[in-house]
Amino acid sequence: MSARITDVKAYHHGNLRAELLRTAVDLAREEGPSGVVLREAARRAGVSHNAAYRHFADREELLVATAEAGQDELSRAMANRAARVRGGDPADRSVRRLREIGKAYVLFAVREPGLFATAFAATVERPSDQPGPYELLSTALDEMVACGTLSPDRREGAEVACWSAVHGFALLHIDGPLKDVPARERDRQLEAMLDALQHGLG
Amino acid sequence: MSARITDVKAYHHGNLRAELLRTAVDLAREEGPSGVVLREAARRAGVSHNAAYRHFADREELLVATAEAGQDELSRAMANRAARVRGGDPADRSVRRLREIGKAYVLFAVREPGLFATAFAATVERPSDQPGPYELLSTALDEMVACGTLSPDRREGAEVACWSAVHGFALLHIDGPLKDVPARERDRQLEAMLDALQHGLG
DNA sequence: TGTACATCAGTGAACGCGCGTTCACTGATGTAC
DNA sequence: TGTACATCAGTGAACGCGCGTTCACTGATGTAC
Repeated sequence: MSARITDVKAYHHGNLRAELLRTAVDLAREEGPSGVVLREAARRAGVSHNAAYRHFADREELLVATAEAGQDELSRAMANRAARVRGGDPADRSVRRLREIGKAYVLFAVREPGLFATAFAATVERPSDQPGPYELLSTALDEMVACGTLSPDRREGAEVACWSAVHGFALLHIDGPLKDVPARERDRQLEAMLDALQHGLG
Repeated sequence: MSARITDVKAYHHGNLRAELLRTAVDLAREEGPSGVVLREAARRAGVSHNAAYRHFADREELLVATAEAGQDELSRAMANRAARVRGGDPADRSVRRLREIGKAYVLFAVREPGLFATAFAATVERPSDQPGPYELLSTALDEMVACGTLSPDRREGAEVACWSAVHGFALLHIDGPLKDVPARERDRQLEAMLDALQHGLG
């Protein structure tokens, strides 16, 4: 059966699972995890709410799928930004790449707070085709060790330190006590933190 | 009117606001912010649910009060642990104090995840008598500058960097992808992160 | 010292809300013969 | 090529849940005289 998304009148939607997931992601963007409401997703897909049960066992399954989509989007943003780092000698590049990964993480969180929160709201084991945020970070750090910009004995704890820093930074600025810091100032703070981190690892 | 907490039969409770807040904090500990349910708090206080409206305008007000209580408890834990640092030369002490503050933060979050989350779930302007987490951190950093263990030009960004790191660390280990890391390993990771942070600031 | 009365602090019943979920059903589709 | 039938993908009505909140009320307390 071919997907006839435009054929609104069709009794059989043909693509309802994908459509529900899309509306659920929209809800996550707008309201965060608690906004991922099965009935509302169906409503927006133009379908009775029970139809959703043909494609998701329950609300939890929809939420997990949404979280997965959110993680994928985050990963893609990180990978894209890392890939854009070119030129300079390899050592320099490895450091810049790590920084870009961190910035992409924070930027995504700040731009899409709802989806970001949703991505971490459900436990997802990723059968995804692309590397997740953790793998991307890990790869970047390995690259740094290879280039001599990160000493091997600091390598082990580096993952958690980097991840914690950007994760906390993002959350403090989204939800938390730093949510009223203007974007410009926030960006400065981020650069300063990345400096400290880089210096701490180097 | 004196508070007769023991007089259960009394029609006038005498201390209901405090009692409701206490039960609300219990709920926060057990279930996090969404567990702070007005009806349940009243139920546990042994009182009809509308009685709560004599003391809190609505559910939100109860939640804010609960968040405040959570922040106070966190602050106290941090202050206590910092105060326990004695001996050694002042420079050394200032560094250890910062570390202890960070550890207290993470330890509290890990031991009381629900209350920790609740503390950050509502915006609270603190009329509290004691310094909040931010003030404690700030003081510790000032002390380091005074002792020469933190260079003044790194001082500005230090707050956000430290806070982000411990905050993110805590959340990744409570809710997040690192929630299954055993306590022992988690503590090692924390030490490593604090090392990196210290090195990055120094 | 007594008493009327305002005020404060509780009670119990009820409402509306939106949710997740289930039930019995119908319309559309694919396939074996 | 036609047709019976199993299967898949929707529909509409209903249930139960617990919540926050409001209403009209009652019991207890403090105070002015």
